[in-house]
Formats: sequence, structure tokens, C-alpha cells
Amino acid sequence: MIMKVSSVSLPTIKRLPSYLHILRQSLEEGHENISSAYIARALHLEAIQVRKDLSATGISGQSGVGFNIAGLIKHLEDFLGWNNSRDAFLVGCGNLGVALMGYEGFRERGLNIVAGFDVDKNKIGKEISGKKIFSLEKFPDLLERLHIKIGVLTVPQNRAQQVAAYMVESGIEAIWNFTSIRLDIPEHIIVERVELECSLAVLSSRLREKNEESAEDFSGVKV
Amino acid sequence: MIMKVSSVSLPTIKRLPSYLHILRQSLEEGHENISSAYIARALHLEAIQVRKDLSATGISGQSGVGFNIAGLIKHLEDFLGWNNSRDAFLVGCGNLGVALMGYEGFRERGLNIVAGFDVDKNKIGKEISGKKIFSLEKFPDLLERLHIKIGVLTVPQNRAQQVAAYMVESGIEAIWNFTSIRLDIPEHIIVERVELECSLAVLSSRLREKNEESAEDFSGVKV
DNA sequence: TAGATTGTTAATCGATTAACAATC
DNA sequence: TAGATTGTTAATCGATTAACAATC
Repeated sequence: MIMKVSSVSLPTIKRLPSYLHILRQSLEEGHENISSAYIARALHLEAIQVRKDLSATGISGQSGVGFNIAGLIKHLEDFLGWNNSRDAFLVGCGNLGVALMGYEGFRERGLNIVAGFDVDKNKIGKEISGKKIFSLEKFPDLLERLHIKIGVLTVPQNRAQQVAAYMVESGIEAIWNFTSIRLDIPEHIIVERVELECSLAVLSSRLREKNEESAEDFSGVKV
Repeated sequence: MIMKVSSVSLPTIKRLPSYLHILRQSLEEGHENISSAYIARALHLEAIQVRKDLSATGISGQSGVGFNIAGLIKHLEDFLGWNNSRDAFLVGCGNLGVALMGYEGFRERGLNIVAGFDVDKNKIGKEISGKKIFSLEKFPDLLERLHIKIGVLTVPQNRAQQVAAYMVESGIEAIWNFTSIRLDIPEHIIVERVELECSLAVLSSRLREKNEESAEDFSGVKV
């Protein structure tokens, strides 16, 4: 068995959604083909990087012409698995959970949240954006019956580890983790964490830099 | 004027919050010092990387002993500006906005959301997690009066660019962008986008790989 | 044919990792 | 002193960028 850990690098994969964004926009504007230079300009990247990324996903353009937009969209969506959407359960119907259940954009990106789960009796039985909320107890049973593989984790921090373990026990294969907890679960389970903290760290440090710069302005400049 | 674009690399900055996490945990457990090897083990990193990262922020440990935990926490929080929390406004009090306004963790990370803004008359005047919601019209005035520098953007996708422009006009200095829109605003404004789509792309492609692997299992193995 | 744009091969750059002397 | 751990210097690795022949 060949055990390749993806031939496509993480930085490349992370840029693909932004390419799709530009491509869809461009298609709507009535264009048929697009060049790597055009995509690069729109995203403040280098054309060669765009070409390298695209070729890594296994598509090739046409010399002198560029890439067929519709074909490229189809190809990238296929590559990401965003064409045939996968069903998912969401656990933790707080404000964040409700926000995610109502977000239309996920379905276009291959993720279809079909139901929510919570422990709060006031929430159980209700519907959010047309999706029913079940008792967490029903999770294992429904997971099996609906052949769900993906769980979205939006519970409070202090419940995260415990609930994640329960999801794994129930047979989940992948967890999209919206908590800041680094889950301790078996290696074979796919876990992707949304790194809010990292994003805030970058924002914070850029703000700090800016402050230091303007402080330098005052100290360094002779009036 | 020296215009250094930060001596500390982005990958390093993004790892700092996880270091803080381990450090706080370790302090609670009653430890006084910690080694780079310990931190690395807890985060599945290499000890040398932890040391390199920490030294990049300008702190040094003690040979044979490690780092003083309390001192290191203080240092990293200072570095990120997470000690003295900065006030921020949040624009767009939908489910996501409400979720963020109620999240306790931000204050510990230097971000204090003090008020929300919305265009929905039903929301204006109400309070969420003890924070008042104002009409978006009041944004520029309150921004100036309270000396707010940071705006959290949680409006619907189709309003994002327009609202962001309004925030810039009003004098905002930094935007934490929770929409998937790449904002087109002046260079000198700090924009940090939470890359939900990228995270989903990584999850998707890992799922696809896993599928392909198990498909190979079946095709490759002779029964 | 001339112009545009691709994909390949090589060069550069920056981040990670290794080795190890210095220090507590 | 022996053991643990740091920080420095050098080596490696992988991603980005450059150069350019090939192609439409």
C-alpha cells in the first residue's frame, strides 16, 4: 500500500479557496479564460506561485491562453471534494453553533450540516435554519444510521475534550474543532482546528509593531 | 526611521498562543520551571523549535534548568500585547457576532469587545453579555469618543466590503475580519482575516486523501 | 509570424532541524 | 563533579521565485 501523505503542500491547499473565489468572480464577469498573472494580481501573489499551485493539483493550462475558468473551477472543487457535499453533525448549539448551522456558504464548500446536538433540554427538538436539534444521547445512533463521518465541535471549552472523546467513541472520522482546546484523541481521527487564537496573535503583534513604530516616529524625529 | 517588518516570523507568532496554553496549564499543576523539551512533547513539536521561537521573542532560559514559567508567561503576554487589553467594537450582531461578544477568552487575550453595532432596529438598544448594541450610524462618533482602534467585522458577506470601508472612514486602525471577503481597503489599515475557508479546505483534502487510501486498500490487496 | 502564457529546471530564500560547546 | 538544558553556529529541508525554452 502506498502511504503518501499528500503530494500537495499545506500552503498550496490553503491558497486554493482564494483561487476559487477569484475564478467564480471572473466567470460571473463573463470571462472564459484566465491567466496565472491575472489571478496573482487579484490576490497579491506571484504568477509563478499560482501556476505552481495549480499544477500541483494536477491541472494544466494552455500556453498563450491561460486556464479555462469553468474547467479550473470544476477541477479545484473536485480536488477539494467540494463538488459532492458531505453530511456532517454539529455538536454544541450555542451562538457559534447556531451561526455555523445558518451559514449558507458551507454547502457550496462541500459541507452540509444536517443536524445539531446539544444537552440543553430547551434546545432539543427545536429547529435552526431548518435543521433539527437532537439530544446528545442520540448522537451515536443517528451517526450510524445516517452514515455521517464529520462532526463540527462548537461546545464550551470545558466540555470539548469530553465531547470529542464521545464523538470518537460513536464512530466519527473527522472533527472540525472550533474550540481552542487541542484535542487528545486517536491519531487516525482527522482533526482540523480553526485557529482563532493564532489569528488574534497575529493581529495583536501587528498592532504592537505599529505602536512601536509610531513611538519611534516621535522619539527619532527632531522637531 | 527604521521600518522593520517584525523580526519575528509569522509561523513563530502563530505558535506562541499554544506555548502560553501549555505554560498556564503547567503553572496550575504547581511547576516552577519548564524545559523546551517538555513544551515540545506536549505540542508534538521539536524542542529546538520551541527554544528558537522563545529566543526570537527576546527571552532566555537558564542552562540546566529551563524557563521560569511565570516569567515566561508574562514575557509572551507582553510580547503579544495580551497583558493590557485593548478595547474593540464589533460590527454585525448576528449569531456569530453574539457568539464572539459572549466569549470570555478574548479579554484574557488582550481583546475587550466593549460594544456591538448593527442596522437591525430590533437589536439596537439591547444588551448582549452586558454589552450594548448601538445603531451603526453612531459608530464614527463613539469610535472617536472612546478612542477605539480595533473593529471586529461579523456582518453578512454581501455587506462586508461596504461596512469595512465605513469603518475605515470612521478612523478604525485594525479590522479582525470574520467574513470570507478579502477586503479592499488602504494598506495602512491592519486587516487580519480568520481563514475559515482555508481550514475547511485542509479538512476536505485530508478527508479526500483518507478516502483514496481506503479505496487503494480494497483495490490493492488480494483477498 | 508575433505576442502571450505556460510548465520545467535551476536558484534563492527562509524556516526547521542537527550538533555541540557553554552554563547552571 | 555529573546531569540537564540552554543558545549558537552550521546543515538540511521545503517553499518560493527566477529564467527561459516550449507551445498555442
